[in-house]
Amino acid sequence: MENQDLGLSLSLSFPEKRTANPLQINSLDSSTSISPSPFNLFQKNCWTDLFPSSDQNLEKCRTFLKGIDVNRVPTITDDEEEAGISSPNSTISGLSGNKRSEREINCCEELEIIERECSRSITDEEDGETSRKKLRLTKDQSAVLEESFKKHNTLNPKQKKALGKRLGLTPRQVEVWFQNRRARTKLKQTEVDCEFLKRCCENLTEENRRLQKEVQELKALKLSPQFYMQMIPPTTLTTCPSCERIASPPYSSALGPGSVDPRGNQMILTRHGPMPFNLWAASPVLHRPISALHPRS
DNA sequence: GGGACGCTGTCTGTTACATCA
DNA sequence: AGTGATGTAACAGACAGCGTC
Repeated sequence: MENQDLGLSLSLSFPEKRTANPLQINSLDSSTSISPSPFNLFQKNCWTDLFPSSDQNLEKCRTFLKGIDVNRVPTITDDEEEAGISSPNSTISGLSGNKRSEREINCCEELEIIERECSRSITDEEDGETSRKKLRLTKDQSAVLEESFKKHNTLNPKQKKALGKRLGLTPRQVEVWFQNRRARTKLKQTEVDCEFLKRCCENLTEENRRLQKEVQELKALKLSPQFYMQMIPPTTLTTCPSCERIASPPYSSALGPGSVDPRGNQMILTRHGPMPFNLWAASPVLHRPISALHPRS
């Protein structure tokens, strides 16, 4: 399987050298090699940067070369790519738009036709079937792309070209990879955001359910005559901030400890500075169990 | 100054293919 | 071996920003 892909990749790029050992290609003269070419990597330091271990190089070379150049147009140079193909819309709008000069359109059309013809003829030659082969980036290529994506999630044309050259890809392929990578990143982030919002929603629903229940309990208590009997008018209630005991209204202090209010309820006295206490104020009691609202017994 | 136009790069949705379970 | 699911390279169209006229 891998060998098949290897052969295919090489044959697509360099049909005339299909049977050649790919590892012999480093002997190719750079001046005659097609640029950008993965084989140029053998002549550049970046190749050793990518695959420093010589023992692993053999296999890595195979896997590296396996995935590259599937869609490459052998006759197109860097400059031509820069001029006409590296930008997605430079090709697309050039072909579909009606405002570019005829010369440019013809140029782009020619390039595209050449590309398709090459791809077609090679593919046909390869398997006699239809369908262009889809490029699969190698792990090493992906790693390098990921690395540069971490640094910059967009690239300028020069960076695309340089990275493409380094990896044996066209600037257009680098560009497409970055586009897709940005899309994947955004999708992931959207999923994370969705999950977060979902949890927020669940929490709020639960909180709402709890509050509704509390409201029901409060309503039930409000209707209870016994509760009314124990109630002290809120305006007369005070509580001690330190011990949180409910204090008596001013007049009750005069009655002394253990006094009974006019309704016959036991009064709790405090000498600390009283603070207003509103039983119906929502915030202090919201997160307490309903039993906390009951007067001490 | 500002509107029309063209170019370029990016985003977004889709398609087609490769791979895996 | 066939098949559906999944991942992803590549494509197509829309749009925004910018420069020029």
